[in-house]
Amino acid sequence: MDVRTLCLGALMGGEATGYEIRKMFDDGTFSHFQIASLGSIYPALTKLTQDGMVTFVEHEQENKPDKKIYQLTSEGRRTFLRTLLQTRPAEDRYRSDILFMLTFAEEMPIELTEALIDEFAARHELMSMQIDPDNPDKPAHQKFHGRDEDGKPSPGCCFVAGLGQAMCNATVKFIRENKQGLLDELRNRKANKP
Amino acid sequence: MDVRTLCLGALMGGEATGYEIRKMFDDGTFSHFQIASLGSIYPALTKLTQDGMVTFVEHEQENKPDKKIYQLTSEGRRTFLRTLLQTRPAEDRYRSDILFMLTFAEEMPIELTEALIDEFAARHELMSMQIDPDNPDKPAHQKFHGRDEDGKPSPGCCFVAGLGQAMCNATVKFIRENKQGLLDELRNRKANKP
DNA sequence: TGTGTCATGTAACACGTTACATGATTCG
DNA sequence: CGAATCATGTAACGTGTTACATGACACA
Repeated sequence: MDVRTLCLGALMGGEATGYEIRKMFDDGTFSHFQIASLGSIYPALTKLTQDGMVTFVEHEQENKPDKKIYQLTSEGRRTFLRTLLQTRPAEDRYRSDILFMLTFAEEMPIELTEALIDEFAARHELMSMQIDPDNPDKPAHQKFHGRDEDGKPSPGCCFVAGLGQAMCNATVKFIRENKQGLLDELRNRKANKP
Repeated sequence: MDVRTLCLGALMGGEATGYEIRKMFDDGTFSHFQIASLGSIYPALTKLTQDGMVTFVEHEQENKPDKKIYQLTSEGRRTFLRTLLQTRPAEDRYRSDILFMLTFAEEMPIELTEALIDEFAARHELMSMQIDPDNPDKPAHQKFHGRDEDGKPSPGCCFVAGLGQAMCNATVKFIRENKQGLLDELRNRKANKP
């Protein structure tokens, strides 16, 4: 799924600026399973405008660049929905430097191993909180997506969010239960065969 | 982490051909948290050879291209270890078309939603089995990595594998518990507001 | 005073993907 | 008989990343 499609999807939840779309992928609704950077979003929106998939209204602001608020056209909406029906989803891809590095824990100082594990856990704890679509102390910008007239998040969103939280929580739990064991074993090995 | 570093890491577990390295990322030890395709591995190995990080021995084979068995040089080993100590790990990145699509479940036929969920679950079940470093009915090529003299997988590998399994299992469990609820709610909504 | 947020945009660059080329063997 | 496995390699191509450019305001 290229950035253009992702932008269309982001706009399915209502109008937004490029900057706000990035936040949905950075902080918000899509943050745990898709990535898109500003450097790819802006060109994508330009292209989508040219193709008639989105339109924008410029809002003047003092001392800031004009805000461009983008919105799906009916053509854009149709195109996105068609894509949804026709696309064979690509394989999931997960890349984690930390896990790769931890594979070589035996070759590292134990303090580094521990730091990496803690960082991994911290990231997942944070993520788990960010994901909750009804988290009350979350900034408004994270609440854009997939809500019906009453402001309730859509069932699809809830399901995906719940799944994301389950994954994060399982990760954190595993670490809580297994970190010490790993560190102990590493210390043992170092003691026996240095 | 670029492909060159990943290849060095792969060779930390012993000698291997390019083809076998790909399998470690496809099927094997690294498959659940890193990706590398043949089209990037071969050029990386060439470059690493030029830089003195690896060497290879050519084994003739009948009716097949000669097999090049690569091995770390001591320089390559040192370089990899240094990278390990000095690299600030990049953020994890997970991309899932399926989860993105499921976000829009309300806009899809229910059969498609269900099919996507089932596929997601199936992929994670498969992954969970592939991950187990001691799975007996796993082809030998998946057993390359991170083993000590006795053939036992290294503690780092075990930890990372366990973590991967925990994530997969949590995913599968969540789906088992929540899929039907989602489908029911979607059906309800369709019945009420078509 | 420096960092972060809001806000857009461009462009060089690195990187990996995909497809192509080759070819025997094995498995269903 | 077609598909998959083993086995390497090249090259065009598309894609996204990174860094740069600009600038005000708020917060610590």
